[in-house]
Amino acid sequence: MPDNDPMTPARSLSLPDGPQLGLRERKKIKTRTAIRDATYALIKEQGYDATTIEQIAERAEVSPSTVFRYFPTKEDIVLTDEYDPIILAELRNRPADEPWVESVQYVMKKAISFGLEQEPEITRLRSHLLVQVPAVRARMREHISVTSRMLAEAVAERTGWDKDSLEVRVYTISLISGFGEISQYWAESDFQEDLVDLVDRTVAVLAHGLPTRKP
Amino acid sequence: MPDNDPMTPARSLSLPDGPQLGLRERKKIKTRTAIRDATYALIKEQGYDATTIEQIAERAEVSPSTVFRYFPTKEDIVLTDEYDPIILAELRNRPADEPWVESVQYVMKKAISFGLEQEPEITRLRSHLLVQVPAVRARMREHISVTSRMLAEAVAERTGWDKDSLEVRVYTISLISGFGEISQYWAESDFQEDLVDLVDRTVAVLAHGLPTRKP
DNA sequence: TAGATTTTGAGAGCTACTCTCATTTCATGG
DNA sequence: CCATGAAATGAGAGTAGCTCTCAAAATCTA
Repeated sequence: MPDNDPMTPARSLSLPDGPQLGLRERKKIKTRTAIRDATYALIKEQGYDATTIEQIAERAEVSPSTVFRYFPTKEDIVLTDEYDPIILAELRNRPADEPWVESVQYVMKKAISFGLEQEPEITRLRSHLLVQVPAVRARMREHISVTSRMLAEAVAERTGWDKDSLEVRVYTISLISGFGEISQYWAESDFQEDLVDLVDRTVAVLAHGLPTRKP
Repeated sequence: MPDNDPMTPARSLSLPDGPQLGLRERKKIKTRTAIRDATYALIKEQGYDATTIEQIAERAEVSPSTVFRYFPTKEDIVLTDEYDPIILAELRNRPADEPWVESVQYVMKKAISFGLEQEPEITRLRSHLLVQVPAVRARMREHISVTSRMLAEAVAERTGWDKDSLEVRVYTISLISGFGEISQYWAESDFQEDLVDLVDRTVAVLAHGLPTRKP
């Protein structure tokens, strides 16, 4: 396994990678990031479709079997990161009387800024793949749906609705789906616009609908 | 190719299957429905995953190549139907001053009732697969996204917004995604609830948000 | 250091999907 | 009604993602 790239950003800010991990655990983390780094590098060189699991395994210096042990699908290598639980925790920590849309707005902004600062290239590459590769898009939507169900639980807790009720489900999925467009829109406009701005504009629409006249 | 099942419902109501089609075209339609019917039958017998393209081809009495010529993916065999353009046409024919949500509401209700009357079993099977099979779900979401973009065009036409603007995209995707939950919810509640009712409840949430107190 | 447990590699196997090319089937104009 | 062109089909080889199994290697524990 190649040495960990010393230039990878400090993911330490709020991540529980304490130093008291056994050798086994540390190796697993290394393997994981080796696979991911190899994948990103190869995709940059040759594109997503041209990059095979075999190539990824070879560059990461593991066997193909191992790649599949760490990531269930090729798309997951690109999409999975370790921030999701953090993001969710942040969401739950928002004040109980804050409107949902604003809670999500706050957390989204924070997550986006964090991603942009820590791994700007990867953030862009991901958005780009989202637009280009249908399979990646599909996986991301599944992810959105899962997030929606988690949000539904949080909403249910506070409102007294059943988390499995149609109403809550419709509410959360429409919310989250709206946010999901941001990343795609951003990539399609060639990363020109300010991501945080886009969040605000999205929230405006989600909260109040389409303004009748374009400003 | 086996004879067309004489029990298949009359799809004639508003479909342009006029009798002046050449033999070639008629055969293509036959093949298409043969593949679809074979697929549905096999899935009922053995489930989605256990059903292979080879089996489908065999039962439909065509070659596997032909199956792929008619449907790009296995999921498409299950999801594609010929109603989509009709639905869209209906949507465009709605009065120009009707609110979007109501237009969609009307069309959704009509489409759902139609599907339920004409092909109740298939309608259920589809919803069921949507819940059970991730790949089918993924394909359906891609479909939702496409629908959202079409709706975006219609919205843009009437409002003066750019159809590619973030605002319009967020608005339409959140709308359509909300409706997308209906089918899943219906299947998960074992087809107990009235589909048309579900549409109304969905529209209520989409139009006015979650009521603060559950009624 | 010995033994239990976990992780890995090697390899076989399945299936969705693609591509190519020869053959068959339909359409059409004389 | 038949000859010519066009379209649809079948056969087959090939690719790649993904699963499963089993034995070897690495790590942990005592």
